[in-house]
Amino acid sequence: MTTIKTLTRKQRELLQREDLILDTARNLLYTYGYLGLTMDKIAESMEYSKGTIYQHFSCKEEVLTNLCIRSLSLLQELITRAAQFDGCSRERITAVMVAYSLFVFLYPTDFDTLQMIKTCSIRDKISPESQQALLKTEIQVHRTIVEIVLDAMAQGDLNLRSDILPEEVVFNLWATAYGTLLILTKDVPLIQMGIPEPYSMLRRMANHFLDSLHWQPLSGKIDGEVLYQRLLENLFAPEVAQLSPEVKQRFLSIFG
Amino acid sequence: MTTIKTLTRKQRELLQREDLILDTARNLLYTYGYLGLTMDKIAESMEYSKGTIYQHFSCKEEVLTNLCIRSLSLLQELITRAAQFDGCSRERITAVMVAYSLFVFLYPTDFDTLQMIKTCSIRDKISPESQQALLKTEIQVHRTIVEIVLDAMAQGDLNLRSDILPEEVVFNLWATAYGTLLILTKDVPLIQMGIPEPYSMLRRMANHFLDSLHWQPLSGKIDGEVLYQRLLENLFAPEVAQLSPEVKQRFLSIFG
DNA sequence: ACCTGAACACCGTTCAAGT
DNA sequence: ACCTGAACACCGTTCAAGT
Repeated sequence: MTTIKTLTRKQRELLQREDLILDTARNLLYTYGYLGLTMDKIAESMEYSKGTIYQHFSCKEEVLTNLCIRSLSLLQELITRAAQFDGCSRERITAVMVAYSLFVFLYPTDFDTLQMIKTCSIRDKISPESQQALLKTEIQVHRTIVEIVLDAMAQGDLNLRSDILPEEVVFNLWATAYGTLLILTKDVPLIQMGIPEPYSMLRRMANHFLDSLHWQPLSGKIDGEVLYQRLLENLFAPEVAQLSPEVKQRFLSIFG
Repeated sequence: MTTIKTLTRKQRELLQREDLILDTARNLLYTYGYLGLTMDKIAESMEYSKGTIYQHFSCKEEVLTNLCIRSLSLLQELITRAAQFDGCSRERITAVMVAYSLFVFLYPTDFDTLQMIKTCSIRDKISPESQQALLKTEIQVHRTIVEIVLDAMAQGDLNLRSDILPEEVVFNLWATAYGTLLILTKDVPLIQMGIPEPYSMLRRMANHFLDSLHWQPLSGKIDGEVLYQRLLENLFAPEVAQLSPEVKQRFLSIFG
């Protein structure tokens, strides 16, 4: 915690400028999209020369990757908060799903960029260190959620069949949420395809899966309205407040 | 079916060259990746000038999009074949999951490109017509699978709770398969994360979900080995034969 | 009427020159 | 020691000239 004091002023300035580069890139990405993001624009916008950016990051993709690393640590923070929610295990795992959805709705551009840099051809321009850093956070998030499953088992809320591992339960939730949120954010005409309430699907799919594992209390036994209210108006209130009105409405309809 | 005869020689040549452009782009994409694909390379490789490519496609992203449209119609073909599999409804829906996985393993580059062009910033360089064409195939595939669910209900293999629509069952399978295959193809260190057999997850997650709906016969009542053998060695034999040995091994371990 | 490839604008990356 | 921005190579796109 006190490592910050052992850094020289110079080192602190460097870290600060690194953050400035990433902030600037993020804003430009939000405004102009991936194809509109250029090193020139970053340099001009942050009032440094292009050369200076290359002292921090070896290439454009490295900037994008470090942007994602920073975003994932925000996700990690949200997930950790969810895991520490004051409630039973089933409520805590629900809080995690809310946290993940919130992340995607708060930072849609970052979620998009994440897909981008995971694409095979872009990956091999990225240093092994950055790739490692990216994975490290993903693994941490996964562990945090596995802990909830283990707690549920220890508390007798969940009796897993011997052929299903706790890690596999988390993988299932992860893949489901990931796939669903990708489809939802790529505006596929789901209503036209016969899905009347696309945004409710994630909640319903997760509940269906957790119920099928007999994770107590079952969704029918929980007052969802009260739970979501506690999560959205207390635990994640600051983040929900950051959502623009229209995004907020879509987000809330996931847990309506 | 005879529309081909109503086209002039010129028109046929144009369509043929369009295919040549897409084939060339596909090969280059496979070899050099997205960042290594250039209009110059396409032109040189197909022995035409760059200008000629622009007579067919207005920009590079339009080439990529039409590449994906063509790939999706291959997917559509595989899914249709799966839907027509000579077996009970539960076997047919399983065949669909196999078909989708097979598509991803057969054409990993196309699957990757598909993610790429769905990214927000790239999307608005693409003409509404191309976007429409892309969606049309996706909707068709969805409908084909919904038909299987309806058949299952008509045949009494599946009694859906009134709060779940057939389309939602398909959406669930879709999101699960999509999320899982994305994670699997982005080589996340799943074994290190406590998932001992990553490739078996898709099959197990799908079976768990279908069993939870009581879709008869339950996975325990089906001889999986016989079914997968019929699917992989008969129905999809030509495609499985196209897989390289190492890819084939990974693919087979999904349904091991 | 169709195709070509030179020309243009732009962008990622480097590095000699400046402070 | 650090920063700058001109210079370079490359790529998407256009269009005047050629057949």
